[in-house]
Amino acid sequence: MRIGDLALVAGVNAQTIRFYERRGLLPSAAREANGYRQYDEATASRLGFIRASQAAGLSLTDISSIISLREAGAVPCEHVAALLAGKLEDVRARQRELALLESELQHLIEASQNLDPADCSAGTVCQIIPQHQP
Amino acid sequence: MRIGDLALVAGVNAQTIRFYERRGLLPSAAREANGYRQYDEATASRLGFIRASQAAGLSLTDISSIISLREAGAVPCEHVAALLAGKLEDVRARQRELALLESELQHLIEASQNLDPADCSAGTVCQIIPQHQP
DNA sequence: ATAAACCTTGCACTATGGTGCAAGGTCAAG
DNA sequence: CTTGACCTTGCACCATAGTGCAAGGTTTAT
Repeated sequence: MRIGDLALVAGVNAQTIRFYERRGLLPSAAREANGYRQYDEATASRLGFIRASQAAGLSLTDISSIISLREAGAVPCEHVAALLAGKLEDVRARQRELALLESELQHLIEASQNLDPADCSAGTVCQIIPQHQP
Repeated sequence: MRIGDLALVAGVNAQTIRFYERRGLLPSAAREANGYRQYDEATASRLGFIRASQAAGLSLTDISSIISLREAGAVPCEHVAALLAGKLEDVRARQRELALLESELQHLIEASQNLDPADCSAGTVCQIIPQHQP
């Protein structure tokens, strides 16, 4: 299996595969006599792992740390569980931020409907967005 | 008022002020005889506007578009209202994504507690993160 | 024989919002 | 007259996850 075939079956760009190799997410590929990379099913499976991990919110750095543990002979379960727990906290923190922002945007939009554009012509840029401590 | 003073009162880095000038968020500053930038209250106020807009989720590009309308002599109210409405949609879309991700993470974490690390030693990297179509 | 389709490498670039640094100019105090 | 604190410009760099391109080598098909 050459890089183009793997890209096709995994649904990624061939460049992305080389990029993952450079990042250490994929092992250095075996080479044909002409220097072309050669892949087997295991690499396709690992690409699937990478995509699944990304879908779970893990960064390439996170994924790389899991793979490194694995390649060092360790069982990464605890590490993965800790990463996932951390992500869950991140997600919840982000949800709280977005809830605040949503409320702020709602208020701004609501207030903007009661503003007279004529009042906007002062020295400021736009009266819809209030400057709290200018 | 020189750039360092403005940076102090606005609570930003002096480099950031130059960056905003390059980006067109601040007008080209007047210069003293020695070439130093000189600022007045209006610039401090505009920096306040930029910060308030960022807090409302607007990007520098969005903010730049508002300021450009203003400097072209237009009243940007409608444009701002449209930007805010768009951001509100973005925020809600992101909230839906995060809700899905939160649920996914909860399931993964829960499931991971019932897994035996010994089973993890197969050919895959980690059994906690399932590959749906490998 | 030659063109199309693949592969190789390395480097640059995308968006976002800045930050840091180097080399040099200016200004006030000691 | 030198030190320190400012200021100027331009360029490079941070994270993130790739994408694009150029210049060259190989293979496959016509």
